[in-house]
Amino acid sequence: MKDVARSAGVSVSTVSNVLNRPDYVSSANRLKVLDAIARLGYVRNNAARQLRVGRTRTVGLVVLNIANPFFIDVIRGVEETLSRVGHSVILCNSDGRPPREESNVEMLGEQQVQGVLISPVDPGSPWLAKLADRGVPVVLLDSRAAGTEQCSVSVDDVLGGRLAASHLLEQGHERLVYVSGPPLLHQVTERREGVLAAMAEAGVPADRLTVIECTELSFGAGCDAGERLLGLRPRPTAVICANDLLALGVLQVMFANGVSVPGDVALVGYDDIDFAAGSAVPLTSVRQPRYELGEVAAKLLLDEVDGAGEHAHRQIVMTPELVVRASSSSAHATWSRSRSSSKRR
Amino acid sequence: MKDVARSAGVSVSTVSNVLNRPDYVSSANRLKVLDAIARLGYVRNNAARQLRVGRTRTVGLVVLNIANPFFIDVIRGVEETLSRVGHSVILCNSDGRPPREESNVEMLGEQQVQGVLISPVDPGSPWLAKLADRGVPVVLLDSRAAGTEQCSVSVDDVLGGRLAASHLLEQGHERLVYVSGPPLLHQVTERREGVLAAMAEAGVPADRLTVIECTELSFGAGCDAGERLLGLRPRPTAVICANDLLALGVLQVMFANGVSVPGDVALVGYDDIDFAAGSAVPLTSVRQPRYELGEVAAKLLLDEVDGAGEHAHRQIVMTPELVVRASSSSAHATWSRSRSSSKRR
DNA sequence: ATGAAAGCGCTAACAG
DNA sequence: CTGTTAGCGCTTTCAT
Repeated sequence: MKDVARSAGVSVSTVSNVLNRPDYVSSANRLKVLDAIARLGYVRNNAARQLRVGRTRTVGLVVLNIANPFFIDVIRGVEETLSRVGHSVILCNSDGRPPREESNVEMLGEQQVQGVLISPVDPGSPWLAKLADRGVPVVLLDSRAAGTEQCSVSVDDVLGGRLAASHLLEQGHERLVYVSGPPLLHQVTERREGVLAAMAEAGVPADRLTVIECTELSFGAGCDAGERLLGLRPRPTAVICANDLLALGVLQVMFANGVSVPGDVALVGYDDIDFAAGSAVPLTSVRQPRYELGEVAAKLLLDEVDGAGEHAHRQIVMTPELVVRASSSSAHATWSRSRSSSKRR
Repeated sequence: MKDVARSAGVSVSTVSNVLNRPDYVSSANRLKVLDAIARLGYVRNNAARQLRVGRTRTVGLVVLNIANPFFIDVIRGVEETLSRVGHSVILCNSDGRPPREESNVEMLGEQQVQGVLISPVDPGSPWLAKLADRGVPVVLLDSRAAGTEQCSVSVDDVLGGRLAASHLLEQGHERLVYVSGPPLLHQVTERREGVLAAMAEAGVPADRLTVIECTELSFGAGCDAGERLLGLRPRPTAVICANDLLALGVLQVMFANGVSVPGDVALVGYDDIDFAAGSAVPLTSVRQPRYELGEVAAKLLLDEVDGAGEHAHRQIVMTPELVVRASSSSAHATWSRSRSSSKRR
């Protein structure tokens, strides 16, 4: 900056003004400075700027699993909302592993981010509490704040599970299988609770539910679950998966083994990712407002950051929606190619 | 830091030493300091640290499209390699849009990153040149450096296209369709060149190739391409797609319209993402060493960063591999469920 | 409208 | 082994 100032024949503060408040500077000087910057290839040192100003225009976003298309849309929602107001996003992937999450959060803390959006493995982890104690706004994403002292945006997973199960029960199925993910994830367990609630409502005893647990929410894990499903006796007729990746894996294995979907087995996924509508048998799924989830969370964070003191914490719970396609219902078995509903950007 | 020092009854430099070179400090003092840090909830200000030290432990990674599973594995390769040596990664998504790429790169420059790994929209863009001029190491990812003055890691896309086309020609197909992506992307055009090369080798005239261009490499775009394919006369019998997402979209539309794959149309994708093996009809695809791509690029960058002066730029070109599955070959049409080959991490 | 100068919080000589 | 101290590059009063 000193070099630029010298080369332009002005003082450093004029250079600084050109960068930060161009209208304070005479246009003659502004031009000289801009020219010198271009000539010298000057790039502002953000560390120094931050140090001086005390805060950043950066927020951190920690997602549970970047390989899950669900989060890709959440990320989009966050990024577009924040970049519109000039904030940049540092994206981190905890990969569902608490130690990674901890180091992500720690790194973000040191970067002096304005705030953190996080889909936590465990919303009660000490590192999140510590961050909040330091006064860094934290908004929980796809997770409900325990108290009222924190913002959160989530989707009603119990309802989602109930929608899926009610649908299958209405089709006359009497035994259900729930292909679950890591029980650490409350999303996964709440969806199961929803399934049980629907069964209770329908007067179906809880022991009619078989749970198959997977160690991760991935396509590969779904394939493994599919294999295990094949071994069950009596053969289940209806399967709900904790997410679409699992469901697609299950579907693939059914397909490969000549088990007809929905003829022999009805299948319901969760998230309604793009592939769900496009798989061999279009997948019935519980749609979540993914983009909006990120968008709303980002706006909440902005409000907390800008609205100095004025901010009231809010816990927003969004509503999922069942999208019925061929995989669960003989009525849809003639493919109507209803992909239309999955449009998102 | 001053507070910590006071509270621990030592000087700030001792606190600094505890943080940076714990072995310089007597264990009595170390304990006192650590205790004070915990008590006060002190978090080191990274901006100040950076400013003082002059460099970061951070590198930037800019990918073309985070929604593409191909890049997810590349990201993993980069992150695991770098985090192993204590570097953190700032992940950016250019989304194939040059202006976004420019602002990503600019942001990384201001963050004083140690280096940048980028799968560029256009490897020759001015902002990349500017970065390199400033002395920031830049490694091209999935893109070949034009000269010898820069590191790059890419996969031979011409060869990949040739493998795909040769395979189909060997099956006796005489007309090919190439479902292309944005012509801006050299990967896409080079794969087409490979297809043409294979045709030339086989003595098939170039006008037997029909090109369908898509505006993006996505599942949705593949569906659109599928619709257009259905309208072609004569009906093509063999289709090569610029990537797997396109191919899965095409496959979905074929399926929905009762066109048998591979019976009526043979289909080949590109990337061999996990879904490829797992789709309704397992997809023949050209496998790229995705994880290794990221890994090798990260190592090249580390060498350039650490190996002060000693570093010799390298342009590494990796070799793709054709994975034949049911979608292209009647011989495989009885599903062998050969998912095994898609194992990665 | 412009310039001089005081730090932001930290690290790394250097001296003890 | 510990403390003192001089900046790192920038923004921002405060004078002019």
